[in-house]
Amino acid sequence: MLDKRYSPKIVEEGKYENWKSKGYFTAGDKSKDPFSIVIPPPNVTGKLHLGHAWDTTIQDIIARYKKMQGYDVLWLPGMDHAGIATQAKVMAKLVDMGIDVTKISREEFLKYAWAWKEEYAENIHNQWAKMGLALDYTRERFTLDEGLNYAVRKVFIDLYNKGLIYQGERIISWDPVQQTALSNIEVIHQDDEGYMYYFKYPVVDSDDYLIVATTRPETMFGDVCVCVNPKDEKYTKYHGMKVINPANGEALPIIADDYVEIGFGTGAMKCTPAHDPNDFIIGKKYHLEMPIIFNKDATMNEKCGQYAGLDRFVCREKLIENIKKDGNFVKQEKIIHAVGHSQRNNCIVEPMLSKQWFVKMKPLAEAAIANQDTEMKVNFVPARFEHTFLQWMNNIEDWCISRQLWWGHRIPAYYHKQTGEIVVSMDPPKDIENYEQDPDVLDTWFSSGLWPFSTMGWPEETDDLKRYFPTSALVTGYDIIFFWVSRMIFQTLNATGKAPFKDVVIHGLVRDELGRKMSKSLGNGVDPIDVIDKYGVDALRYFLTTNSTPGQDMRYIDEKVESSANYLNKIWNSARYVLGILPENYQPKDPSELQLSPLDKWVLNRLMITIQNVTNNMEKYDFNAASSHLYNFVYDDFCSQYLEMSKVALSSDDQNKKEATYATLYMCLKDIILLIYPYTPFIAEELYLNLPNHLESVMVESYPKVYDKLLNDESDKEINLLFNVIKEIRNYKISNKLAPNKSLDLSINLRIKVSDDFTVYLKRFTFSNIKYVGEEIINLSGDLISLDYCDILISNDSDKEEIIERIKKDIETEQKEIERCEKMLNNPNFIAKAPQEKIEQEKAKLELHKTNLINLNEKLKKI
RNA sequence: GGACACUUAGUUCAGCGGGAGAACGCUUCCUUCACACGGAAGAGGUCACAGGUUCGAUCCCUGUAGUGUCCACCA
Repeated sequence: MLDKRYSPKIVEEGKYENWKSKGYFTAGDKSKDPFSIVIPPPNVTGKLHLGHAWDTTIQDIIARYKKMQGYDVLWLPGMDHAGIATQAKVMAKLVDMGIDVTKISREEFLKYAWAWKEEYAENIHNQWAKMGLALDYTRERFTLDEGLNYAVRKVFIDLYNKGLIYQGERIISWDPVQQTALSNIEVIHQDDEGYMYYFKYPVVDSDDYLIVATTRPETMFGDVCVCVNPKDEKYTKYHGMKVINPANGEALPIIADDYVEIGFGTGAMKCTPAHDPNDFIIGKKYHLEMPIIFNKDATMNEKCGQYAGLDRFVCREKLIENIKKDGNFVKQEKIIHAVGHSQRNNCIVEPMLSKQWFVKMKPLAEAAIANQDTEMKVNFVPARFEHTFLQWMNNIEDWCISRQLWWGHRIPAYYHKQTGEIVVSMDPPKDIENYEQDPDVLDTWFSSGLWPFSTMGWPEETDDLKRYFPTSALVTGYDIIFFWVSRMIFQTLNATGKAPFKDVVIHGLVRDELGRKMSKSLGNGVDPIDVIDKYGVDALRYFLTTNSTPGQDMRYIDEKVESSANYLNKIWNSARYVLGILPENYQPKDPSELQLSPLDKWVLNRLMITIQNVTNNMEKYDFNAASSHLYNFVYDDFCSQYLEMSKVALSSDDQNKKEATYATLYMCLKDIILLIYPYTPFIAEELYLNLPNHLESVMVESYPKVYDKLLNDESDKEINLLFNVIKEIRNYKISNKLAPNKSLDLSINLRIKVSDDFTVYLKRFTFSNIKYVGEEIINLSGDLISLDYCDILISNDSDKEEIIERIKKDIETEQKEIERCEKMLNNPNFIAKAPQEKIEQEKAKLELHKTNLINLNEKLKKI
C-alpha cells in the first residue's frame, strides 16, 4: 500500500543504483536498431548548474523514451578537460596552497591537474546520479584520455598534411593574465567607457602638424607610419613627407592608402601593425616593420624607453601627461566603444602579432555549408538555429588553435634544434634528442569538436563506431552553437566524411526569477541539489523540461517546481486509489474484450488520443506540448471525471461492469505511469512496481501504443452531455443559493439516445431526484435549462428575481451568438469562398442558438 | 552596423487563419469515503502599435516602438 503522500526522498532511495547495477543503462542489444546520443561533456572545473540539469534531463528523456520504443540506446557520458578554465583554477589552488607556481615544472603541474580532474569527476558523477541519468558508464570518456589523444593527433596531422593547418604570424587576441593566445570567439566584446585622444603629429621640416586620434595611446610606441586617403585634399601636400611620433620623437612616413576613409575622424590614421588587425594588413602591404611593444603580461617592453616595465594602462596615463607637457595634446572625448575581454577571466585582451597554429577555415566551412543541401543534413530543432550556424560558417576566419598552456593536447610538431625543420607526426622523430616538441597545447574546442566519433574509438573501425556513429541526436544550448556544434560538424565531416548527428536539439538558458542570467557575480545561481532536496528530482526534471518552448529561455521559479511536485502527488494519489480498488493479484484484461460502459469507452478513447498527442510531440522534441496533453488527461479526464464516476460502477452488483472498470482503471493508470516515466523516472518506477502484474522494472517496459479498437468517439456525445448537465445543475444551485447537496426534482427531455447509466450518474453527482426522462418534458413548475441535446426542467420554488436575471443574461448571450453567425452567413463572400465544412458548422450553430433562444423565451414567459 | 528572438490575464508562459488558454496568485463555497500538495464555482485580456493580404487576422506580410540575445576590426 502506498503512503498517503508522495515523498520524493523515499521514492528515490536506491533506485538509481539498482538500475545501474542491473545494466539497464548499458547499450549493446544487437537485436534492436541503434539510437545514440553523446553527452555534451561538462568541464571538470566545478559543480553542475541548472543549465546542465536541463540539458541532461532532455537527453535522459529522449534516451528513456527511445529505449521504451525498442531501440538499443547508447547515451555516452564523458567530461571535458577545459584547458584554460581548468588550468586557471588549478593554478589558483596551488597559489592558495602556498606553492610557487613560477617555479613549478610542466610535469609537476600536470600531476596536480590530474588529481584535480579526479576530484571533480567524482562530483559530476554524483550529480549525474542524483539527476537519474541513464548514462552508459561502461563507455565513459574524457577529452584528454589516451584514445582521444590519439584521435586528436591523427586529425591534426591529417589537416596539416592537407594544408589545412598552418603555422603563421598573425594578429591574435592575447590574454595577458593567462598569457596565451585566444580564438576570436573566446573574446567577448563589451561596451566600455573610454576616451578618444587627439594628438598633434608635427610634420618634419614644416610648422604644420597632423591631428591623429587613438583610443590606445600606449600603442604609439609601435607606430610605423601615419596613413591618409590619397584623394583627401586636406593632406595631398604632405604625401611623401614625415611626421614626428609625439610619444617617442621618431619620424614616421605618411602613407597614402584608400583604406583610410575620408571624413572619418581626422582623416589621418596611425598605424600599429603588430597590435591592430587592420594596421597589420597595411603593414604587410607596404612591407613595414612590425615592432611588438608589450611583454607577455602586457607590460611595456624595452622598445618603450622610459615606460619600459610599466603596466599598459599606467603607461597610457604617463604618456598622455608627457604629451601634454610637450604641447602635442589636442583634446580627449569620452566615448563608449567595444573592448575585447577574455571569456575566462574578463581581462582586457591585447591584439598582438604572434606566431601560432591556425586552421584554414574556408574549405572546411564550405564543406559544412554544402552538407546542409545533402541527405546528411544536420536537422536543427528549432529550424531557425540553422541560420545561426550558416551565418557563422559563412563569415568565419581562420581558427587560432595553439594555446600557451600545459593542460591540454600537446601539439604533435617537433622542431629540429639546429635546422629548425618542422616534423609533424604521430610519433616523435627517431633522433628525438635533436628535436624539441612544440610546447603549446591545442584549444579545448579542437578536441571537443571530435567528440561524436573520437569517443567511439575512431580511427579504429570499432564495433561501437560502426553501430552508433553517426549519432542520432545532440542536445545543447544555443550559446555554444559556434563553439561546439559548428566545430563538431566541420571536424566530423572532414575526418569521417559523415555528419556527426541527425538532429540537433537546441534549448535556451535558465534565468533567475527576474529574467537575469545566473552568474557568480550576481550570486543568483540556484543549485540543483538544493531544489532536489526540497521538491525531489522528479519535480525538478518535470519543471525544467515542460516550462518553455523549444529554443526559448526559461526562468527558474520556485513555485513552478512546487506545482510540478503537486502534479506528481496527484498522480501518486490517483494510483493509490486505483491500486486500492483492484482485486488482489489482479490479472489485467484487454478492455476491448469486455463489456465496456459508455464511460469506459469514453475515457479509453481519451487515453488513446492522449497517447497519440504525447507521442507526436515527443517525436518533435516538444516536451512542453507532450507533457501538457498528459497533464490534461490526468487532471480532467482521468481524475476529475472517470475516477469519480467509476465509483458508481464499482458499487454495483454487476460483475461485468466491475471487470470493465478494473480493466479500464488499470490501463489508464499503467499508461499514465509509462507516459510520465521518461520525465520522472523515480516516481514512475515506484508506482510501476506497485502495479499488479508488472515486469522487473519500468525500464524494460515498452511505450504505450494506440489501439484502434479503443479509439472511437461513439460515447463522447453521451458522456459530454452528462458532464454538461452535471455542470449546469451545479451552477443552478449556486446561482439559486442552494446547497450543493440539495436534492432537486428533474424532468429531462433527451434528443439523443443514452445508456441506462446516464441517470444513475446524474443522480449521484447532482443529488437529484429524476422524475421523468423521455422525449418531452413533463410539466413540473420550475426552470428550464436547454443544452445541445437535452432540456432539463428543474422544480424550484425559490426567488424568481434572480432566475429572471439569469435567463435574461442567457438570452443576451444567445442573441449575440445568433448575430455573429448571421453576419457570417449573410456575407456573400463568406458563402462563396469559405470551405463548405466551415459553412455547415456555422449553419448548425445558428440553428442551435435559435432553438436555445426560443426555449429561453418560453421559460421567461412561464415565470 | 547586421542577424535572431520576444511583446497575449496581476505574474510566468503556452497557443492559433474562423467563438482567447494553462500554471501560480486572487474571490466564494466545501474537511465528502485517492489527494486540502485537494475539490467545486468564479473574477480577470481592444493578444504592443499602424498599415496590408484574406470572406475572415491575436495568428500571415510590411513597417513602427519597446525588450533581450548573438555577430561585427572601423582610427
